[in-house]
Amino acid sequence: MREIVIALVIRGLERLAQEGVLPPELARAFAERSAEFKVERPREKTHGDFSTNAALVLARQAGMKPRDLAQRLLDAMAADPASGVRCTIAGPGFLNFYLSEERLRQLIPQILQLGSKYGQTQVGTGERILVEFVSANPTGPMHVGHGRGAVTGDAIARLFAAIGCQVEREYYINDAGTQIDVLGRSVLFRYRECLGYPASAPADYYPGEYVTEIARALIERDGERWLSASERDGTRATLERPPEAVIDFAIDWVMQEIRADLELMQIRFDRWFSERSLHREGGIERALSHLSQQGWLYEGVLEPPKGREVNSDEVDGRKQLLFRASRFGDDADRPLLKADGTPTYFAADIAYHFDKAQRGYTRLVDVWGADHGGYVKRVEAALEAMTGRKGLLDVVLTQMVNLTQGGKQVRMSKRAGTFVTLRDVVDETGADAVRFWFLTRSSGAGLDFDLDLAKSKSNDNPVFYVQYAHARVCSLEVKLRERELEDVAGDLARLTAPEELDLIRLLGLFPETVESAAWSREPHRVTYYLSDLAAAFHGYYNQFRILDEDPQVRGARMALVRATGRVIANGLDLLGVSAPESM
RNA sequence: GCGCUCGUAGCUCAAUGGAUAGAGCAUCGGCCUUCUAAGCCGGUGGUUGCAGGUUCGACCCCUGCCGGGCGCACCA
Repeated sequence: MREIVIALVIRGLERLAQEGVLPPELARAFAERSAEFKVERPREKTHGDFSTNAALVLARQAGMKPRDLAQRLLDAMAADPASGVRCTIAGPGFLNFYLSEERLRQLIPQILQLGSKYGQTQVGTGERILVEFVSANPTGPMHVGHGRGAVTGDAIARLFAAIGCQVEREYYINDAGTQIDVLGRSVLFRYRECLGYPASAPADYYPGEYVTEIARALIERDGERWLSASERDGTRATLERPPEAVIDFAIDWVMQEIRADLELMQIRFDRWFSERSLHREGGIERALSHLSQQGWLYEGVLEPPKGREVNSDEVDGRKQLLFRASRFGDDADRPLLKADGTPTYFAADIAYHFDKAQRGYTRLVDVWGADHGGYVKRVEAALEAMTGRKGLLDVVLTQMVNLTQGGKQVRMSKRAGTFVTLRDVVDETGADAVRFWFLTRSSGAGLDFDLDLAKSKSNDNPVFYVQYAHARVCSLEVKLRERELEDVAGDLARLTAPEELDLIRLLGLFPETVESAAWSREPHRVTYYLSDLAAAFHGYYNQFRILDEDPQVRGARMALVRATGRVIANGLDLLGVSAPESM
């Protein structure tokens, strides 16, 4: 719908350029959405369906008063009244556009014809985007925080795809490092215990029940193979360094669980990228030597952080390999090798992002938990150092999820082993509720997830509210058949009520909502839109009898209702939520 | 102390630099003999944390305070 107005403005700009009032490049910049002025939706209804601030923004450049320029632009657009667009000058120099009722109604057959494609555009054509998300350590089950990142990343990927971008989804498996060793030790500890050779617990281990499950599975496969003689007589503590095969087994087990959890929420990845593969296949050396060639690495001593107590054993003052992150906006330079000579997590992450950068994407999106927020700058710095490009990476941080039940907070702690897993929550409330709910807030805001409310079938539950609107549409279809009413196309001109025209306007807003949600990486805009649309539909449904006696009216209202149902279904699909036909 | 982030109705939160800042919950009051009341309609409720600045125009951008969250050496 917006294209109608955009086309008009472009025509006006081109004509003013011919007349020498405005520079000629403006029209193209505007068409490409790179101009400073734009077509927007006025908040106030009396200001029309669309407005543009072009005259306000360009007045100085044109050496004219805003209202005078607005008049010139208005004349130049030569909006033909027959086109169904009326245009007026208002306020300090806005141009307001009013679509005729006839023009509005034309949207209905358009939506019905486009079907599942309505809402999709091609404005992102040419973009190749990689969305990396979840990337939870394979050291235990996913919790609800991971779930929020999973749902957010997947929705962002869907949004980009909807505006014509090429999108890939990727999961970075942190299957290296000390936490993995801890997992291995934890499994071995339980393994011995299960075999009847109790040992002292390792200094650091995961207490969760799932570790014992892994141990039992290991016994089932390998028997007592991983017990040494000294362990059998209980004289030795659990191995410091578990065998690779045991670690592999544990990682595979956990990753299988994680994949199953993601599958439960309909989340699928195009690629699973292993951190260990970087270590094994020289990826880290390659990335570091690349950085080194550019001169961004050096041997130096790190300044201790200010204003914070640092243990004396933490500060060794040794010379080490550092990356000049501070040259690219980070707060400090960052170490790349641990004291034992193995790469830091950051070094591996540099290598991973180097790999991604070399694959030719136009844009990288990483979805991280907010607790990793302090890490953003250094990765951005590394990417800029490696590619010479700023702004290739967009990091979306998701804030914590606060789980409540019956008004009480449900405490989660991985260390204490008392946490509610994502799967618990999905089993309890369903994937639709989890997905929708996790997208009801901007990702930067904390989120309360009320288990009882998410399950409830009430109007307080936004998921059901929206899904119910769709079910109502379908229910009307059923009623239409049951009563054997003639299903005529109807006369759309019979849709004259303000409620009907407003509903159409709202339907016309959908593609713009999708576009802005995608570019801003804010899926919650779609969620809000759907709640608004559902509210408008419920109101309409309550006030007007859809299955009217008059077949022309009935047909027209059914067309509007079907279009509404279609948009709700398309919107829910972008969030990965189902659109049930009955509830 | 530094960095990131958030401060908007009693609560939880929206609002691509636009015109009179919106929803839901809560609260108060209405609507079922009709297509699903799993719904709808109406009322109450605001100095957008504070102070400056940029702009024709600021919840939004910049600066400084105040307050909450997260992070801050070779943990990931």
